Amino acid sequence: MNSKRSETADYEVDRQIGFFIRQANQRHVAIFNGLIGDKLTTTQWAALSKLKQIGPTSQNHLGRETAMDVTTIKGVVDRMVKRGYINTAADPNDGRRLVLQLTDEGHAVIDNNLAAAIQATKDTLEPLTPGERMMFLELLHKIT
Amino acid sequence: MNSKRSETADYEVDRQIGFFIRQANQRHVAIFNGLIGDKLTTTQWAALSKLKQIGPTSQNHLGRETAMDVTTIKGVVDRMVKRGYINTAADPNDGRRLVLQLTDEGHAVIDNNLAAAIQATKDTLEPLTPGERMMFLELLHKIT
DNA sequence: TCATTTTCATTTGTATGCAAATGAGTATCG
DNA sequence: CGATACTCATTTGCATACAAATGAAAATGA
Repeated sequence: MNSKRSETADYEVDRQIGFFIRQANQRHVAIFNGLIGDKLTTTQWAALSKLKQIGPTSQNHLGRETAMDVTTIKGVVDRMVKRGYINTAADPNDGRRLVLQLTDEGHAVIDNNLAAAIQATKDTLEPLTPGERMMFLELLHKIT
Repeated sequence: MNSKRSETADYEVDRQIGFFIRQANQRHVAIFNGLIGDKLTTTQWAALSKLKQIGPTSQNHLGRETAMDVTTIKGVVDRMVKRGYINTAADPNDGRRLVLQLTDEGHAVIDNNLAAAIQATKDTLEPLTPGERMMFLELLHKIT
């Protein structure tokens, strides 16, 4: 008996946790995109709403707060700056830092899309009962 | 009272389901990358192991089986062909189809990395008790 | 103080991930 | 049979996502 072969036979990639997580993310993103109104992506929404929550901050710090790599947050911020939602300025106290701040337009786009974002969360969890939702959130948080 | 403002104040993007799913996926991918031995990504692994499971098939079909867009699966397959893990041939019965098949090297790379892939699943679920793992899988499957 | 380390932002390169459009081949059905 | 619809693979464009390297600025500690 070749144990390697028997393991291979048992293994099904589409029953692994990674596969499910990837699919769940795909579904959530699709729901979000279908509800959001200003062609905002989930990461752009995360960056904007987090920036609103914590106030003016540096680019890398905003990235850490939103679980984005320095390269990723830079791309997101660049696009939000280009669209006029975020303003950048040099930090007078630290020559390295780029201070990010929401523009009035940035605040407005958050207000305009908050309901859709909340609905996206609801719709994503719709297949679960209220009790299951609590449990799911808790378990998901544990493996993060 | 401005209800829009109060909603905004309550909303925290890093407590939303989408944020957790994205982070969970990041963590799993990092674990997988740390264990896998041949610079294979999670999607490349999914494509290879699924191709082994279902046998020779078309590119789009493999994409559907692995939850990948036609563009995404094309990129993955192209890279696996380039590395010699997948072989392509025209389907004599259907002029549109490209029949994909694992090469000997492709079979070998699966055998060499199966243990790592299994370990990646285990490590990802490590923070949960056995009971929680069952529950988590079930809930994750429901929202997929 | 001055060398070491750390942090910040940027750039390059590679790899998903999806929308939209295209062209070629196949299936369906009136 | 022939028009229509569908499927397959491809291409383009845009948006994450991360590794690795770089240069500038700040913090640290001997």
